[in-house]
Amino acid sequence: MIDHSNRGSGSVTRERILEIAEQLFHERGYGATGVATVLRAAGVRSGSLYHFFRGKEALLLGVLARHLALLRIRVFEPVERATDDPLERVFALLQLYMRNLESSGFTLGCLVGNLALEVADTIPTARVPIDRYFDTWSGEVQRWLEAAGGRLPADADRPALARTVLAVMEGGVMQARAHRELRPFAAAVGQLRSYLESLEARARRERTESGQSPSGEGRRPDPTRRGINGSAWRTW
Amino acid sequence: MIDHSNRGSGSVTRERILEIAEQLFHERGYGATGVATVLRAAGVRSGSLYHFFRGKEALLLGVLARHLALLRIRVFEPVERATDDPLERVFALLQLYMRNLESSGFTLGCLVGNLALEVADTIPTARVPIDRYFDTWSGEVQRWLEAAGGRLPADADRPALARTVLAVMEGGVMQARAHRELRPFAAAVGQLRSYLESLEARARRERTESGQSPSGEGRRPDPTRRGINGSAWRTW
Amino acid sequence: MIDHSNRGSGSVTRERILEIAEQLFHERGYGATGVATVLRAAGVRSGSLYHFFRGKEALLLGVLARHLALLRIRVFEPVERATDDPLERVFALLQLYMRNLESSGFTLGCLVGNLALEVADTIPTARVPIDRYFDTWSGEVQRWLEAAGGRLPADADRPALARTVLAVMEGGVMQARAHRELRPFAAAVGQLRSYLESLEARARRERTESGQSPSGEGRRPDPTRRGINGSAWRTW
Amino acid sequence: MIDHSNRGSGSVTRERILEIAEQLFHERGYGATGVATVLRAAGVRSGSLYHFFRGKEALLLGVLARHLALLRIRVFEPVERATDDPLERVFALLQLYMRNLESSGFTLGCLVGNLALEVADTIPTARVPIDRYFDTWSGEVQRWLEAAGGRLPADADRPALARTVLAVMEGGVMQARAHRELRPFAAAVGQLRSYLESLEARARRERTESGQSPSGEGRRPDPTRRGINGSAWRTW
DNA sequence: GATGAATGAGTGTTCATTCAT
DNA sequence: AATGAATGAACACTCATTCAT
Repeated sequence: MIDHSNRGSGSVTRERILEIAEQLFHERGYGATGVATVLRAAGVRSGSLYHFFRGKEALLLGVLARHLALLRIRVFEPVERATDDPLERVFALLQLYMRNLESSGFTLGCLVGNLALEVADTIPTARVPIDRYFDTWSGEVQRWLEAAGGRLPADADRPALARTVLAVMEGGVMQARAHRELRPFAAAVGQLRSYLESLEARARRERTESGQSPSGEGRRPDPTRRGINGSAWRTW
Repeated sequence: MIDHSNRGSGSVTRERILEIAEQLFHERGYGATGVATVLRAAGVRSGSLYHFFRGKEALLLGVLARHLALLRIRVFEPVERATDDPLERVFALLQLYMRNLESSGFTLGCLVGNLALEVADTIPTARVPIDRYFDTWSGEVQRWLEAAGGRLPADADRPALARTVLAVMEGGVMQARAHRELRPFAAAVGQLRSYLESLEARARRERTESGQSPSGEGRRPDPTRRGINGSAWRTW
Repeated sequence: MIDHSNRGSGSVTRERILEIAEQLFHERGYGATGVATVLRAAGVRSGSLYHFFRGKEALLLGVLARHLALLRIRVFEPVERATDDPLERVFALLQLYMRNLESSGFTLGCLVGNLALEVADTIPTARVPIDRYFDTWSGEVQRWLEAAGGRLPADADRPALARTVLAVMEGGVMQARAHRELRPFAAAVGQLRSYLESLEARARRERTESGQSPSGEGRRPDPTRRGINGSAWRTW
Repeated sequence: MIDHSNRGSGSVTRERILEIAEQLFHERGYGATGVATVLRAAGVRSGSLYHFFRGKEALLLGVLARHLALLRIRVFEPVERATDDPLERVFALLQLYMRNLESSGFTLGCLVGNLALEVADTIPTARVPIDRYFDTWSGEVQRWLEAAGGRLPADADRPALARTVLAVMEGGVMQARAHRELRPFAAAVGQLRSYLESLEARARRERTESGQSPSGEGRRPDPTRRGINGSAWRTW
């Protein structure tokens, strides 16, 4: 049975507002996007917006929640469909950001990255979903790294490596947007590849020396860490 | 003889406005900082500000110019005084950003990074000094990497490596600010160290194999690239 | 049934703003009237004004539109009630302006005349309603002149005469306001009367010579010219 | 002996300021012309302007005084050189205004007319030179009409006629500027010509009836009225 | 659920003017 | 005579939000 009502958080209007607001916040930033602009773009009157959201901050939180909820569908699933090699997925992910930058004329980088710098201090409530977004993002990368198993050295710090991938992405996006030029981003990605290759080389050497066979599960992820959104698993 | 005049761009008032504006833009961002706030904090009346700056955008450009002019004095010289080892300087630099984050309660990251994301699209004139800031920053790091000479493999792409250091810094700062927590930043820095060490190890291996002696100038920087602000040297 | 809604352009607040703005623009001019002054006088907050009008220019256009819409009711209908003689109506009209000048201490001349000189060049969109106002004004006078029929010579250029009446009014108002003195205006009106009398005398002579009877429709208005606001009828 | 000093009202700087201010007030109006604009256009710093003029109002008075002083040289002398016929001079004068309108794209009408409507009420001190300007202007026309002598009827009110010429000019300029079109102005001028011709025709008839000879001094100007700028001669 | 008029503090900026040098 | 920094009130306008309907 389908719920045809517009009750609660499932309203069509609410969804349209969120969609438009996400787009505008991404393009122009939170502060630079007036509520009136969202209203106009969504074809909605102010009363409607304030029916669904207590205020602009609540709208931001709604946008962030939706953005997080769509992260897998929009970002990680396409990347995982692109390649099965866990390590190649890292670079497919970074390439996705590069393509989005280029196709948007270097305007659309990472919404959450922008917001992290813009509102982290002034809207404390926004820090929670931003945090969680970064955790989830690097958590997904971490899963890939763990899936690479013995291809990486046993002592390679996968959570830290995942955080590095995130940093390279955000730092690369920032430079690319400033220069309107993909190369500084690509340069950092190239170094990251070089680093991962050196890790793979070392893992191979170590495997050869100890006479091990290359197992896909050489270093099994700790099952207590699997909950993506819990705080316990955060290892950094 | 001291110049007692306040002529030209050296006016005391102008300087005070720039200093205050830099601080406020850093703390709150450009858009979120009202001209009135700058005025109040600087103890200046609006007419004075507009005497020195055509408008808020011109003030931003003034702040960026000053920020760039002070980059060496504020950032690179202290780091170079801290250690003579060119590769250690990279980590001293990153540690400086970490210390600044921590001592400011995770509010003060990188002014230019913030502005790159906030105004790069909407204030095109600002992109020029932002560009140049990133070029200069990574250019200084590149000089260190070149000074490391044979400690890094001959085929290591020093400009790309420098861009990576910048990306790690900006991406690390972003995560640290979002989490109010240094660890994700530190994790990325740790991986960078691991990468540089692996490069050093390979350089040692290659030297040993070919019977070379470890020369500090194994790979001399191309003299045609030395001008920091020229465009010819940009290699990415 | 009364319409209790405030929808559309008929809002009470909107009307009050227009009324007050018209008065202030008339007394002080457009540029010299601050939006804040209109706000204060109308007892309205700025947001309300900008809810109804895109900006000060749009307010001006609203005032002009209203002023044009009220032209017949305020000016021509009272004059037509004052006398049935079509030529006397011309002088009753001019006398209305003289009375208004005197009773306002020579401050209230012709709003549209003021605006024509003040904003015609700088606010191009305002020229349209100003144009139309002058067209309508002289068009109404022209209708009177045509109604005078054979009392004026057949070859008398009624549109040109109507434009002359408008010129005498505006030029007379200007001098009267400068001198705070009705006499220069009255002098010009006196000469206009002398001119019209000379035209009537000639018409009588021509009728006598040709043995015609004084018909009220000696020169019938061209029916294709009747639409006041069309452009086809403009003959100048 | 020539005074080479720049003292008093004869300063080169002062003159340049007046020239520029006159031009700007003419093009944009008094209120719409900022002091800063005058300063910039004149290449002068604010201190200099305030050295010569107590404030913006004093600058306006200076402009008006200069404008009045140049009236004969700029307007009446060229017209008088154009034709010797006193009545034709009236139309040459009006044509001068038409030409100026057209060649300036209908922006430059009559500076004093503009100011009469803009500042007559708000800057009382300006009314004096505006008054005098109108008096002088119509006084010069009146002299021509008097010079026409018996070509006009003895009982024709020459001062009133001169005031009418001024009214037709100002009213014509106003309509022409509003319409960006010379024709409404030309129409009024055409009617004025028709009126003067009817007066000339009557004068001829009356001369013929009384057997007089056409004397150039048929109605001598009252010598007590000759002082152009005195108030005694004003007859209206 | 939705409307749109209303609020009033806030925005960046320009204004004419002053005055020490 | 001239400079240019400084003043502060005023400018037109936008903001996020409220609320009776």
